[in-house]
Amino acid sequence: MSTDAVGVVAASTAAAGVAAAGAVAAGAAGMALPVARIAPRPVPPARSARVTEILQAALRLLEDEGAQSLTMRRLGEVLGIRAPSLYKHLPGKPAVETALIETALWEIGDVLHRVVDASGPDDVVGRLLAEYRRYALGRPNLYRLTAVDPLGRTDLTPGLEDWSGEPFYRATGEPYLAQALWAAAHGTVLLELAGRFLPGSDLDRTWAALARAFTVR
Amino acid sequence: MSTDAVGVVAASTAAAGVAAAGAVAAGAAGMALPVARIAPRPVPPARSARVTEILQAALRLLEDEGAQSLTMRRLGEVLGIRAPSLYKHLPGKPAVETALIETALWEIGDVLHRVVDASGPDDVVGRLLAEYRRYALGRPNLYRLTAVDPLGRTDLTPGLEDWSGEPFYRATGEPYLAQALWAAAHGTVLLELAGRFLPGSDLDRTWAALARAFTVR
DNA sequence: AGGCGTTGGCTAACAACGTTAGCTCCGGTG
DNA sequence: CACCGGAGCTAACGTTGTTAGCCAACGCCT
Repeated sequence: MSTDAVGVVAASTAAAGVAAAGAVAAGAAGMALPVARIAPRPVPPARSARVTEILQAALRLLEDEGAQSLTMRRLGEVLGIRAPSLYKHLPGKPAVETALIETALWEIGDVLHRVVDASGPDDVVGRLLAEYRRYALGRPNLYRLTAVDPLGRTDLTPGLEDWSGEPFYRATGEPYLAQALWAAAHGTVLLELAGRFLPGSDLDRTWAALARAFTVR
Repeated sequence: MSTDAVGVVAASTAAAGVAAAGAVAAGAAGMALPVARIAPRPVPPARSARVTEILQAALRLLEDEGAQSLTMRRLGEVLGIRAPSLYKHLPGKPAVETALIETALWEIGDVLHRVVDASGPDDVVGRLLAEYRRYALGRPNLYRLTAVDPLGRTDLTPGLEDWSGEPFYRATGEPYLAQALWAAAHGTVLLELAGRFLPGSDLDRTWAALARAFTVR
């Protein structure tokens, strides 16, 4: 995995195009897909160099050794310091997790917006799902982290989750269909990551069936 | 909540009708829905009276006080014994969780098979999803428990997960579409339980959009 | 009736976890 | 030169899952 993902996210600026708000009210019927970007990309919070280092280490630790290895002591260890010293930089473990979740949301948002930009009405849904799947499979433990708890919305960068989910709206042109598609992708990824589909299943076909269901016919 | 769910599950026998296996190979085109039951209902493992008591208490504890309250000490407390004594009956906490997950799978399977039995080709998908949602919302913490970890398949009653997922096949008539529908329902429930849809969303409409996507048109 | 093994409780304890309190050292600034 | 804040440290607390070892009660077999 790319170990400097946190740094990349913190550095990238990605001017998000803001589209005419009229597109929102247009409804689904006969609308051109994909819809243009609307929500502005939220600005990542400023972080000290040391904090960035810590989060990089945490991400690497999480992906390399699994969620149960992401402990404050182990995190300190890979950084060459003791666990209590981490509290000089971060308020606690939930803050580490929240920061990692934000990383995931930023990466997912960037990746999905980009693929929607590059797609036409016929293949948006399929390509969106493929990219969603590809991302989650590439960072399985990080993705799962985003799914565990009610996600302390409070200390999440405002607008981040909306912006990162917007590609689903852009792909469907209808907010509720967008939510359904997002949820479907989320569930399919989780089951695939957990290895819970019937053994021997050709998961490509499962994803294809999903794409077909959500493709306007 | 019904506190004796574990007992109910352990007691119920529910002779599952076994259908002609030919239906499996029939494919999706022009097939009558819903498909008949195929997989036999697995037989619940025999449990001592005390173990059943413990699992009932665990389920009640989980639903009443949340997952973070389901600790061995707290579980012992509500039973009037000390935590180590639990190990005279169960090998550890994972065993408690696995047993609860099995409870959920049995209940879900029963509920979904029943609703598919009572549905016609036009309304199967919608009613199946509605029932899935209703169950999960009624036992939120239990449902979440089934989603957390890779689900130690080893010590799960053989065939249980397949049988409990079969209603999705019965509703769609095609295995991969069934997997996609199951995954979509799973994801939507998880996001709803986690409160992660946009605030103010009318979730009924999200579920309706999902049902529409999976309804053969 | 008497020994005896199994069942099911107990306490004490361990390792690992997140976290807090309080000390120290070191580098920059007045 | 004084000092002050940043960033490390150790010690410790409370919780968690879990193990070891002890003991009382009950059923059973001779």
